[in-house]
Amino acid sequence: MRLAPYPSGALHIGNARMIVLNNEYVKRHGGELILFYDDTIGSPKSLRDSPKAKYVLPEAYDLIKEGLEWLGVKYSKVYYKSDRIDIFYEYTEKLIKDDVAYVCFCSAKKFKEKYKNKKENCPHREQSIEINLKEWNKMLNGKYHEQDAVVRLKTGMDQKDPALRDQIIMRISEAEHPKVGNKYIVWPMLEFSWAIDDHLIGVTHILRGADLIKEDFIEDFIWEHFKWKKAEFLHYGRINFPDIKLSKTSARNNIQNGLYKGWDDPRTWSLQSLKKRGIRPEALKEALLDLGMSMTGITFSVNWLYSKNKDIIDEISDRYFFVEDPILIEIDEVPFEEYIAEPFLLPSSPEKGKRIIKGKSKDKQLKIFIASSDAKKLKAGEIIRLKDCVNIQILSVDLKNKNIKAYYHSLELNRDYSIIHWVPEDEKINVQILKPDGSISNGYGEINLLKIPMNKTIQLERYAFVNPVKLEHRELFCYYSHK
RNA sequence: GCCCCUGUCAUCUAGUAAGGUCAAGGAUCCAUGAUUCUCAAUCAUGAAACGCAGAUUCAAAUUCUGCCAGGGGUACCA
Repeated sequence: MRLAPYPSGALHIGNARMIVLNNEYVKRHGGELILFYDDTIGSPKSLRDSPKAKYVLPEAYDLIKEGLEWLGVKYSKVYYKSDRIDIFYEYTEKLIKDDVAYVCFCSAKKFKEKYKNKKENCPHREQSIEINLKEWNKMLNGKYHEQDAVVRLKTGMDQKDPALRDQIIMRISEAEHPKVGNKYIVWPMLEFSWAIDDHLIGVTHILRGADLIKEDFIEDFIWEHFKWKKAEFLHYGRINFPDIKLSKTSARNNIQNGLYKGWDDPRTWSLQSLKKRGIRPEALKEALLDLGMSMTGITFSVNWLYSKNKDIIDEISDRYFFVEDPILIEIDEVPFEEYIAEPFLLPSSPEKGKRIIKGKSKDKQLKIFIASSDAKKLKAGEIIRLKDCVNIQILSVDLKNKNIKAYYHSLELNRDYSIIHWVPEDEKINVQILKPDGSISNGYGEINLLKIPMNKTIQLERYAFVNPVKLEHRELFCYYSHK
C-alpha cells in the first residue's frame, strides 16, 4: 500500500485519517507501506497568485516526514512523483499509439458545454494516431502553452456518468516545480499518474477517501487496457470538522503573510501543532481508528480527540496553580506570618510528593492573586476557601479598580465554601498560554513552575491541561491542550 | 442538470452478508448524586436513536419499492 500526500504543507488532523487507516491496514495484514510524494505541479502558472492556488512547498517534504515520524508510521521506500515524469510520457505515447488517447484543443468550457454535456465527440477525438503523435510531440517540445492542448483518455463520451467522459490525463503547466524546476512543461493528472505508478511499484491495495472514487474508474480502465493485474480498492467516507477550519492552503497563506508564526501554529491543526499542544499520537490514532472505514459522512468533534488524550495525560500530568487575568486581594487580620500550603503534585499518585506554596503576611496583611473569572463571582460577605490554605471573608469587591478586600476567616477546610485557586503576590511567575484560536492568555502561576521540564504536559488546576514549551526570564510559555 | 454514495441516541460506532438471540449494545457529550482541598479524574444513576411511507413475513434496524434528507463527483486541483 502507499501513502500519497501532496506536499503543499504539513500534514493535518484531516490528512491523518488516510495515514492512520493505511498504516493500520498494513500492520494487520502484514503488508508493505510506501511513502510516495504526490508532488505534481498543481495549479497552473497563470493561477499561482490566487490564494486558492495549490502548489508544492519545498519545506513540506520534511514537514510530512516529521508528522509521520510523530505518528510512528514506518515505511519501506520513498518515491517522488516528480522524478517519474518521463515514465508518464512513455505511457501516454503508448496510449496514443493504441488509439485510446488523443490530443484535444478544446477549452474546458467549450468541451463541457458542447461535447460532454451532449455526449458528443469533439472533432479532435477523430484525429488519426499520426496526428495525435505529432501534436503530442509538439506539446512536449513547448510548441503549446498552458490551456492550449491536453491529452484525453478515450473512456467514452457516452458514459452514463458525465464525470467519466474522456478525462484529461496530461496537461501543460509552465509553473516552476521546487524539485525539477522548469524541466517539464507537460504534467500528468493525478488519476493517470496513479494508474501507471500503482502498477509499476506493485501496489496491491489502495485505501482512499470516497472523494477519490472516480480515480478507481480511470485506474481500472488503464489496467484493463494494458492487461495489468488490478489492485483492490478500499474507501472510507467524508470526514468533517465543524469546529475547525482545516486547509493546508489557507495555513500556507497565513504563514506566508505572517499571521501565523509557522507550521506549529495551533490554527493550522498540523501534526506539528498537535504535538506542541501535548496531544499524544496514540490519542489521535485511537480517535481516528474508532471511526473505522464507514462510508458515512462523519462529523468529527475535536472533543473526541481531547477525551482520548485526557485518558492518557490525566494520570501523568502534575498539577499547578494558575490564575488567569489576575486580580489582587488584600486579606487583613491574618494571624500568622507565613502559611505553607502543601498540595500534591498529583493527587492520584501521592508518592510523587508535594509542592510548597508560601503565603507570607506583612503587618497582618496577606496579598494574593486570584483569577478574574473567580473574582467576578465574589460578593461582599461571602466566605471562600483558598485551596490548601485558609478561608477568607470578602469585605468589598471593586472590579473596576481591581481591588478586593477581605478578612481572614478560619483555617479548617469546610466544603460549604467554594474553593478557588490563588497565587501569592510575592512569589509568582508570568505564564502565557497560546490557545487553539491563536489568542494568548496571560496570568500568574505558582513559583514551582520554575522547576518543571518542558514538553511534558501539566494541568493548571480548574483551568486546563497545557504543554509548557519555553521558560525564559521567569516567564513560562505554554500551548493550551484542552480542558 | 447528470452520475454515484450514505442515512441507528446530540456525536462516533456495534448490529444489516445468513430476518427471530436487538422491547437496539458501547464510547464521547449532557444531567443528577457520591467521592475529592481542582469546574479535572474516579464511581453510581439517568436522559438519549433504527430518516419517512408502504410491501413481504408468524417475525424486519436487517429484505423489497417509493419518497425524503445529507454528502461526493461532474477541474487543464489533489
